[in-house]
Amino acid sequence: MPSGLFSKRINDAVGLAPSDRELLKALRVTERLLENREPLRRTGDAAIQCAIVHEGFLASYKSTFEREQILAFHVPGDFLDLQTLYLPVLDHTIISIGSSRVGLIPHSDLKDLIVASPNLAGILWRETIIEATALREWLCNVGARDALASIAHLICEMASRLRAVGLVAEDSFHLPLTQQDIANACGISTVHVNRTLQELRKRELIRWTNRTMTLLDPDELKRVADFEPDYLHG
Amino acid sequence: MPSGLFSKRINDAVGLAPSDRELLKALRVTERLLENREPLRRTGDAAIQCAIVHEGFLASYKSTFEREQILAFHVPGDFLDLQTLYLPVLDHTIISIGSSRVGLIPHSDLKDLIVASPNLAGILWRETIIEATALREWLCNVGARDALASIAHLICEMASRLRAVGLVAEDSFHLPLTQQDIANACGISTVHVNRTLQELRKRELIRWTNRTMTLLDPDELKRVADFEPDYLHG
DNA sequence: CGGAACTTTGATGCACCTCAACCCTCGTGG
DNA sequence: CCACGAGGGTTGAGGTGCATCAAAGTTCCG
Repeated sequence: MPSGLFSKRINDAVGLAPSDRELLKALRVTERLLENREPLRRTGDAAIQCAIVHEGFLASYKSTFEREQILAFHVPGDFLDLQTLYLPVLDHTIISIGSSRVGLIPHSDLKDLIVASPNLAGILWRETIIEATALREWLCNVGARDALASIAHLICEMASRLRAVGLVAEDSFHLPLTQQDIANACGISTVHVNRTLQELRKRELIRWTNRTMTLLDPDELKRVADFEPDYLHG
Repeated sequence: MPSGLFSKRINDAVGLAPSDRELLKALRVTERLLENREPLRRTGDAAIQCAIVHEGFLASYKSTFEREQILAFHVPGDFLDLQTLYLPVLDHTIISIGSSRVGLIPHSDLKDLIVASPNLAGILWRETIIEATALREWLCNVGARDALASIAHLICEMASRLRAVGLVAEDSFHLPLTQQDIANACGISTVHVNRTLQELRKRELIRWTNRTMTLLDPDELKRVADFEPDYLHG
């Protein structure tokens, strides 16, 4: 139950045997509430547990010489920190964007799970692979697209991923990011993010008020973004 | 034997049980020679095998609207395409940089291996996780560093990875990339790559002639690059 | 020896950055 | 119910890192 969204997403994507579903349900999950900008993990931490996002948004980032680069946004149903099963020391920081609720699962339980069900092990492995796939697409975003396409792409990605867990209604969804977050994600300045968002609004592609994002013209937005959702895998 | 460099690298990093070493040695590996710029995989291919780099360099890239983004360079000892065990359809293209030699291993054999040795399964899983770690660092490179730091960082990374497989002697190593490759990796233009390399040479940080890269002042190069090699894990 | 691929150079322009100010919103406390 | 402070959004002016275009030089290889 506590990992419900994760189970649902996996079941939709690749199916889930009843026995595996039971194993997932039986996991001992500790709830944790996070406030806005509260860190869940910090660079250098040695993690002993993984997390599932139950509600809200989180972001991973690395700090370089003088800029912070956001590597990924995490939404409900996402499994976090799976990499720490094999590389316990974190290479990035994870904070909450707005308040959020996560479920914590001890590494030891997950390792038992992996032994008990090779099939589930494969599913978790697959999750880490999909994460890498998203990183590759993000890399294109930052390296090969201009600001307009990059921000449009980010919006398309969030819409797709949130839709997969039922958090999009009528092309509208809650998106609590600040313009600073978008800047750190896309590798541009906040000022330029602001002006680019104005351009997206002027073209009547999006509306974004009260932290609610509405796609006014999804097809044209995808065209501007050069968005090919295959990489999300479900 | 055919997967020797891979075994060596893994053994150096996390150790390898004799039985697992035997399992690796027993894999049926088909050799394949690739010419300069010859593709090993193309976007959209459904892979039925994975590859180990025996000799030479390869690059993965994605094509976007009007630019190509290089996602990773692959060096001897690297395991390629592990992701296709779970996501057979490739989201990127892999080509040879200069001529190279790879060993091909059928998915079926690897899946048997995963069942036979959970320990080896973990090692392969760990490989895919390290790949993701490198992608995160690359993302910082493209998003948060300027051209000088970005190229310097790429050079440091290649030096570290090649050193791990014994291909660096006296801070010199073979690096068959073109300036266009560096441009596509770092998300900048070839002209600017050229001028930035001149700057690195003028500062007496590197020499790069006949495709041989020499680090003249490794410490200062790392400083310029903001290079922290932890993410390479071995 | 010829041509293709790659490197280098110069000139010009733009996308985006930085700095700085002002605005709005919203939560808090008196 | 208002004061106020902080965080976030918006705007303008000026600057720069890098792109683009074009052409010449160089290296490599058949």
